[in-house]
Amino acid sequence: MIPFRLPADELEYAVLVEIWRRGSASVRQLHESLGVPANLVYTTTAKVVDRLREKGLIRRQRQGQAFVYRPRIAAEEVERARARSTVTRLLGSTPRAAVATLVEAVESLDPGLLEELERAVAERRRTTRGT
Amino acid sequence: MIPFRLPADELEYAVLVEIWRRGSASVRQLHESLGVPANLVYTTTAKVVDRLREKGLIRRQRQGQAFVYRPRIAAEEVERARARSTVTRLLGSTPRAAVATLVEAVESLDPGLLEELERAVAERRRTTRGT
DNA sequence: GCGTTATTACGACAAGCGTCGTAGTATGAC
DNA sequence: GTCATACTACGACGCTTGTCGTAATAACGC
Repeated sequence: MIPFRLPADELEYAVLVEIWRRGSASVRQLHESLGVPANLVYTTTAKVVDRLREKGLIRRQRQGQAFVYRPRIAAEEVERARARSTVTRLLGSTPRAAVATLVEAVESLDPGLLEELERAVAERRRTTRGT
Repeated sequence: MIPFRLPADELEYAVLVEIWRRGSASVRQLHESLGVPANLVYTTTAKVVDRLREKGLIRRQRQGQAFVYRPRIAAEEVERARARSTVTRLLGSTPRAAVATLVEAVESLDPGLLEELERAVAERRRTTRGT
């Protein structure tokens, strides 16, 4: 029951993710996947897509009646930056203490991920051993 | 060079954190700690503090010439919610793949935290063993 | 009391995003 | 060609947050 930001729905980001996922997509498709479930009207989805284009995050190509959109930047690049900035904000000034909270959050999302997390950490530590 | 949200500076949150850290603080103090370094004018800090009060996240008490502000909710509670929503957003639809990115982000913030992270995961896994 | 100074109250503006609505344009059916 | 239908363009509004500025108010020295 925290009255926090939770920037609404981050619909814009969700749309970008969906485009990455599909490789390419029309507004119609994106609307069916994201807009409809969220009870949005078609033009809302279209507007969001258009803003992504204005920002240069996706490009488009006419295909028959409509446009087909494709990513302009790799998911990995954005995800990495996003994760970094998020984690930085999250761990902020008391990183050591906050790590536990982070892990808890992962667990609460899906307990099975703990195993995955363990693996990833081990992997990372191994790789960087000599640093 | 990602053109993303990064909601500006999240000054509002930073102020709340600072109040938690100090236990209590006047606008002046908060301004010295946060506003001045960020080149903000005094009233900017004051405004942010006031908004936190409107939201019921902090309360205040007159003390001599000025007000002293104190938290109204525990840091832990907010941090947990924050971490959860952040992790959910971050791991989103492809959690398994994204865990690695998450770990990388932690490492890039401070390599030493990997150890901490490992410890926290192990701890958590032990605790939840039977679930 | 009076004036100077610190502090607060609050209105204002910009920008980003979610959200629609309306108008224009291109397509396909006949 | 004419219509109905799909799609796009884009203006508009509400909210939130960062950011100031100005006006009001409280406090303190004398």
